Amino acid sequence: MQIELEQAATLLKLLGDKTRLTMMKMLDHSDFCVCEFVEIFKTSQPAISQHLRKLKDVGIVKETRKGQWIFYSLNTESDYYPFLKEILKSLPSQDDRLQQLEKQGLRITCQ
Amino acid sequence: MQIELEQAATLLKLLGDKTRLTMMKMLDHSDFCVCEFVEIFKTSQPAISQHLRKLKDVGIVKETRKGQWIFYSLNTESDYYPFLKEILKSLPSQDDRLQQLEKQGLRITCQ
DNA sequence: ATAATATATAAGTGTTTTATTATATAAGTC
DNA sequence: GACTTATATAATAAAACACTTATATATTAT
Repeated sequence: MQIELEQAATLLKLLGDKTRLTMMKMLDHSDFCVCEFVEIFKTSQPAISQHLRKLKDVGIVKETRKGQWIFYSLNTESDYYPFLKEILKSLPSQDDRLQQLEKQGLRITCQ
Repeated sequence: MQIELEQAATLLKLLGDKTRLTMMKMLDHSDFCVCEFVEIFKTSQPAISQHLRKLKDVGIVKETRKGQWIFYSLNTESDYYPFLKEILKSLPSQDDRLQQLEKQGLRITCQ
């Protein structure tokens, strides 16, 4: 599946940030809420929110409110999804970050 | 083949620019010299030089002087190459740009 | 209703990026 | 050697970016 070059550049620029790229790789594994990312990246909540908004603005993630939490997930409906998936495939698993979160008892699991 | 996430972010940021991404896709097809890119992108020579330098600095392109011209080509030896190739595969051919250059008689072909 | 928690938005700031102009270097031509 | 062409580098200015702090909104609990 092909993608317009200009759009591809926009997407790649978005992914060209360590925090956002890590987020995307993690979201490829499971959904996360904002506060989990805040823990993982040891940065401020607004910074995380702003990264997520950029990802949402181009449509590669979507959000779902579950009670007080808002969970983010990959938007598999996006035109970018196949391209994105291909890129994520080449990246190392970030499971260690998830495990660290679980070990600290900070993993939010609600349905 | 896997790549460190931080390095991947660095590469993706580099590719996240329309000019550089187009250059890379074109270089995947054949070598080009600086003055050809200047024609193609309708921008200044220093701007093109600076983009090429960034690509060279991370090692994904290499240069070869041929007389007065310096030709750039993909560095297939780069650790990034397989990852890069995967990305380029998803991008539309830029042959129209090359054909336009040839039609104007501005294609440089020397060996 | 009030307080606490989770998230988003707004405003401001320092940093990074990308272009431009000016200049330097290197090769080719007369 | 002087002139032209191709390319690189330096300095700088404008725009974009990614934080921060402060504040607003939404949900849940008391």
